[in-house]
Amino acid sequence: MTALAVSTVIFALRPHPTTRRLALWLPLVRRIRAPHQGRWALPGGPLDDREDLAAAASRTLRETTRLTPDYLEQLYAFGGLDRATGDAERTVSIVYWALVRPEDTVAGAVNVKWFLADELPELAFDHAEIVEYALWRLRNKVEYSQIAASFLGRTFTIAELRGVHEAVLQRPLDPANFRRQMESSGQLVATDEFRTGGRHRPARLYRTVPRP
Amino acid sequence: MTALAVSTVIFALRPHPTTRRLALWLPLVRRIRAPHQGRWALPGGPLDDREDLAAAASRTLRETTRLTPDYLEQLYAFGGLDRATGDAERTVSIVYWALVRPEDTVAGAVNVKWFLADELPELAFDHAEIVEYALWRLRNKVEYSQIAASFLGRTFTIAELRGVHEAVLQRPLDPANFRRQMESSGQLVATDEFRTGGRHRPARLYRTVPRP
DNA sequence: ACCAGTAAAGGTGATGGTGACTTTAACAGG
DNA sequence: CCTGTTAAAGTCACCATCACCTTTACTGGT
Repeated sequence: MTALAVSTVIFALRPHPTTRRLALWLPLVRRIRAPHQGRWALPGGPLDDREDLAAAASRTLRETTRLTPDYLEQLYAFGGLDRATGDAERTVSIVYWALVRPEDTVAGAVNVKWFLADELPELAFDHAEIVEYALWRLRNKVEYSQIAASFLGRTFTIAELRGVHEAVLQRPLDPANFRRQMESSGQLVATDEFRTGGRHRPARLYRTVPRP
Repeated sequence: MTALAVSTVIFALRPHPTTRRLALWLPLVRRIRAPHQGRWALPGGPLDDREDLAAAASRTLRETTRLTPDYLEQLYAFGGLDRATGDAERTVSIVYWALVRPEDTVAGAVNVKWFLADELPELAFDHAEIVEYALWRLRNKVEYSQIAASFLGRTFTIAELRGVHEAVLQRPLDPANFRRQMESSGQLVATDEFRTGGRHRPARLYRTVPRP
């Protein structure tokens, strides 16, 4: 028999503990039974008979982080024969990836811990490869879509959006060129509000265009 | 309970019966039992316990067309609640898409018929949407990758490759610009052979670069 | 033997986007 | 009121692309 499960790679953006710069974090769940007991694994679980695949991903996400995703997309279905769980039953995992916005530092469920995306512990099963693939997809997609705004609130400055891009891509971007690209993308709408308080000219707040 | 199946959208390029220009074809299987009995559906079947997901896709492809895929990639996992098969059991389908090169017009299995991709009959389940999505992926991917060569033989002229692109994208491409793009892509290697026989200058034969 | 037709192959100039860089605007703090 | 800082706008060189043109080299017919 073949078991079917849904897992989710959940990304959030929070400051790095030492450098204080924005970095990618993701929550993992400590396995409490064999196989791979004690190892960290992606949040997930079996598919309920009465729910959608995306709903199952959203549910396990909520159960582990108490958050609702600001972006959710199917990543890949993994079904290699090396995924046997102990008693010779192979598990096919349909993996989603999600972006969440941790407004307040919510307390997740027990056995859940957030890790820096580039400082992960040893993971159970083939989850390390899955996270690598999810990171690759995130870094690709951030360059040609507007998902970066999913890490931010309803309105944001272009510099804040650039900060998200820089954290995801791990390289500095030219502020002027980034602004031009965003403004010409047609995906941003200028509001008449400004972010004041800094020792500098106030920055205009933008929001993403409503879905078409 | 939730059943698990693997289906494949199989594309081939053959001349259009009336215009004689290259067009996309795909094979469908006539369903012999309820639900959707008599309707046409994507080739597929349950997942064997001893095989990979891609192996299952490759196997059903071979069983229905007697061909081996020149390109095979996972498309998406479909698991909507509307996919119940008759007796209330929902089926999660992991769908692959494939490109094949029908060298000789092979005879497929019974109840299999090839259709023009833009003249499909009414399909079973949600297979019409799946085919639409596969077509979208094919048309996208042909523009930034070298999969078009999977429709051709080991060597081919740039004009033949352009013919594939034009058939997939359904619009004419400038021969000179297409040539330059292909030559600068680094994905093609010139051979020292030429295709002669036409009433014109012989065309150099190329092949794709070996996998890195 | 030569010419006409055809498609391969290569070249040219305008255009638009991008990257590196500069300049001006507008605030907070001393 | 000056200074530091970042926002926002502008400038310029460069490169890829597109539409178009020219040359090359073959086949088939006269």
